[in-house]
Amino acid sequence: MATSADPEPADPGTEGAAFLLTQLGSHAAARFAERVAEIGVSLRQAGLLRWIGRNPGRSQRELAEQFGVRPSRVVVLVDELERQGLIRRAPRPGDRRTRLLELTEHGRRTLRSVGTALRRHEDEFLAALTPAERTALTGLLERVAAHQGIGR
Amino acid sequence: MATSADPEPADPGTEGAAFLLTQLGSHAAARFAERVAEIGVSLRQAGLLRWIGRNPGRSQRELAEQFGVRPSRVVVLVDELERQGLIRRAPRPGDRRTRLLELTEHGRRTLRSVGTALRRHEDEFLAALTPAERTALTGLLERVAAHQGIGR
DNA sequence: TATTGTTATACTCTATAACTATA
DNA sequence: TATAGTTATAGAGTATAACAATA
Repeated sequence: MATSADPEPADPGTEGAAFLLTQLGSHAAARFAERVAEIGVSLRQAGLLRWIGRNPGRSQRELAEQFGVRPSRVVVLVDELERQGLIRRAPRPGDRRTRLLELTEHGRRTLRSVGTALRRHEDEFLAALTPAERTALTGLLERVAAHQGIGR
Repeated sequence: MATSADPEPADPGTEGAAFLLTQLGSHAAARFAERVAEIGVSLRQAGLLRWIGRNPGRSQRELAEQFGVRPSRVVVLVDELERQGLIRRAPRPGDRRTRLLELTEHGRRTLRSVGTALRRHEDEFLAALTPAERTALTGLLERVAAHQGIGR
């Protein structure tokens, strides 16, 4: 997940699949960031929206753990999403310390647009591969991800 | 190429290969950054060393174009490499405006260490795949990269 | 007048720690 | 005393533009 600004330029190199992966991942992120920017959100915000959409009613603390950012950082990120009217902070009944996060109607609409953008991004980025090859690639990447503990 | 700081946390999601690619690329960069940090350089510096090693005697202007960064930014990056004794700025005979970049002996040794780190990174990151599968993955990624104009 | 490199300034992103309000 | 969230401060990293030296 990158910021709304552009990701870092890729490093030249051809040593192997792991390096290629880093380069391609960087480029894929950059392209997808361009797409969601048209919707009005950054890549990071797209990720946050998605998580909140799938996990409504979680606390900021939980979001911080999930994304590996500091709680004080979450405040800034959530502030921005709230300012844009994409999410809402609701009090948790019985514990007024915590703030539960949920999408607004605008947030849900935006999230649907992000999904559409992702599908178009996928089609454009993997245009060089046939459907069968895309499936093969996905399978290989999923195994690598699982082995690295990235699976969800 | 990512910065020496950690790459961004990946965004949760499973939509397809393009998204997986972004996530895995980010993780691969993070792991490789950890490895080169032990050598004393950032991910970005590793990329710069490699380019300078392969293209000795190029100007800062050329480096800026290659990496897509501003010339004023190159000054800072090259300053740091020079301060660490990894590269040298030499005057170009006949044009005292330009500064030609070349590795020092320390820079060449460091670059070799980076190569070793990259091979170990590759082995660790793709441990889930057989050699044949790694070859298949590399082939698919290379085709995607070529189609995206990332080939070099 | 154009080009290479540099410096100066400001802005963004982030980390750290102090703080508040609740529990 | 511990926890969730917030605020304040400072540090990187970066972009922009002005600048000096040379062509």
